[in-house]
Amino acid sequence: MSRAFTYERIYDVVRRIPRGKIATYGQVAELAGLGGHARQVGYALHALRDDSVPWQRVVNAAGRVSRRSEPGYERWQRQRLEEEGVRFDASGRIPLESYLWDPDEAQTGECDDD
DNA sequence: CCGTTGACCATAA
DNA sequence: CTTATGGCCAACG
Repeated sequence: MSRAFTYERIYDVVRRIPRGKIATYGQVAELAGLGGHARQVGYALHALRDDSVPWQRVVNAAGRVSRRSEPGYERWQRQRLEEEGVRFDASGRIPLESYLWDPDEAQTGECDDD
């Protein structure tokens, strides 16, 4: 368990994001108790090299997929989100007002999330 | 302990 | 729209 407690907090929050919804780095940071430290969220997700966490549901404040070291990942992430029902507008960004995850909102009890 | 790095964010021009 | 700058801070060597 080399992963720091801080990272675990972040991963735990990301796992709670229901399918068809997205969250911003800043939002995840806040929920993880890191308020304002969105950068650590991005770094934590980068450190993840497996898909044990639905990190594709985390986008930046502009509702766009963040750039990674290698090109092509943006496309992969976008495709993954579209499969979950998230739709992008003509500019290639997600309307946050429609898909942003509301942590207070109940998950309707059914197994609609993961 | 120090310097570097990084999938961010807000603001300014 | 894009580019630049400053800030914030954990993980790593």
